[in-house]
Amino acid sequence: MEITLGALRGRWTTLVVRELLKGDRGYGELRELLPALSDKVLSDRLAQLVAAGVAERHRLPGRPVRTRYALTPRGRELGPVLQALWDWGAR
Amino acid sequence: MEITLGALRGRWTTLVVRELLKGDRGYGELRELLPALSDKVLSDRLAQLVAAGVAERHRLPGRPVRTRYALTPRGRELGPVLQALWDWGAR
DNA sequence: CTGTATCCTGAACGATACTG
DNA sequence: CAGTATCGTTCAGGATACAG
Repeated sequence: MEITLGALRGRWTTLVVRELLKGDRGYGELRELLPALSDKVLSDRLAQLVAAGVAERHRLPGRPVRTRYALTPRGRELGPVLQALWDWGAR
Repeated sequence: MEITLGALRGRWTTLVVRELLKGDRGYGELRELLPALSDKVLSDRLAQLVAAGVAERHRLPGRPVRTRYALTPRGRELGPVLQALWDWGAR
């Protein structure tokens, strides 16, 4: 339980995961989808999710540099967890 | 989702809820069951849970003063949520 | 384009002492 | 017994500037 809360810790984290549950995203896409997050917080969150084994970072070849973020299988298993959080809050 | 995370926000909060899921408790009982929490943090968490509609405080008559904390029906519905958090972390 | 580095501020935490 | 008051410290968050 503490492990899960550690992985989801911090403001905005669940929103980032929610976006990635819909499909993989580039850094700029996430920035547009989540305008409330400063660059620092966004990259902090992405690094945290990668470190937790929830997401993966893929750098595409060529210039300018492009990056894609995608959930790992483990990360996709957070779907039901976020759903449980959503359900309790919605009632 | 943010609502749920708001109700569970803060270190130790889920541990307090977990204790109350097992049954109602007095303040001193909680203090013994959760020795890592200072008085301040424990009473902060209890007040937070009461404010969120998750727990109720009942003062028993007589001296010395005794208090019981119990989950509300809404609070008991957090059981599956905490279970989902537990399950993900355990795998 | 995709970040990192810095700095600042407010909130959370933790320990201790004290009260009805 | 059941808290509240106070205080110092630590930490997360936000803004901005800058770099590969």
